[in-house]
Amino acid sequence: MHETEEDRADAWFHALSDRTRRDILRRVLAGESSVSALARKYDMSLTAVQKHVAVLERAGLITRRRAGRESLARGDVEAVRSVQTLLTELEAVWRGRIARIDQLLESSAQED
Amino acid sequence: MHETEEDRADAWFHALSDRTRRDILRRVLAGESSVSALARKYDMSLTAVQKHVAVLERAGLITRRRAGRESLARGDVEAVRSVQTLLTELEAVWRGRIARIDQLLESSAQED
DNA sequence: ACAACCTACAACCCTTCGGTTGTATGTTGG
DNA sequence: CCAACATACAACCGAAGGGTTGTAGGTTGT
Repeated sequence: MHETEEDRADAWFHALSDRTRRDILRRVLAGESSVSALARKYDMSLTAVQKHVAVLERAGLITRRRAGRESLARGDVEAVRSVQTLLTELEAVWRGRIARIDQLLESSAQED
Repeated sequence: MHETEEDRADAWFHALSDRTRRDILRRVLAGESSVSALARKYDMSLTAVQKHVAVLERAGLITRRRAGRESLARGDVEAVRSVQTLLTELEAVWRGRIARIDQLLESSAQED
């Protein structure tokens, strides 16, 4: 079902709920960067940054490619747009003009 | 500072990172609803739903008004738009056309 | 008046999160 | 070759999350 879609949304918003991760995302949207280069910019261990990058990657907000000994991360702007789209759908619910409103609202409950 | 702005973003994304809360938000965007009416739609205790509503309220995504014995929640579409705006700024970083890019990227670190 | 209803909140439980240190492995440049 | 560097990952820790039950107080309708 679209159970998966909710999972994706969980991952997206959770990934974005940490300011360090948002900052990392900004940086790798502006330009590819290695994990250790990123780590140098924050007052925390390399491992901590590694974990943040992993969370962003699992959420699909960034991608990584191997380049020799370093792992280069790049922001995925399409994923960011998907999150925006999700919010736009919320807005559409408000405006009362979404066709899928039943599915959206019936997703995890019954009317009364 | 805009430390506060990061705090707001933390609260927004954290509030949105739970599917029950997103569902509640959809419902109260579609129309005002009491907490107990919401609670009837989910397979969890009233207290759990109360907490979810409280999280959404603290994040500024919904507002509440008292009507006799019930507390009516309503979604704040302006707040949803603010979250979208934040994502649009991320997109703008990617496109390299945001003027405030320095502030955005210098927010919690130094260049190297 | 009073039973049914709605909300509020404390206390507790288990899991997840964000961080740490420590160890291991692969890569590079001189 | 080998030292410096980049990544990976396990193990641990305290704090925060999401859920529960239990108790209590305001509202409402008959």
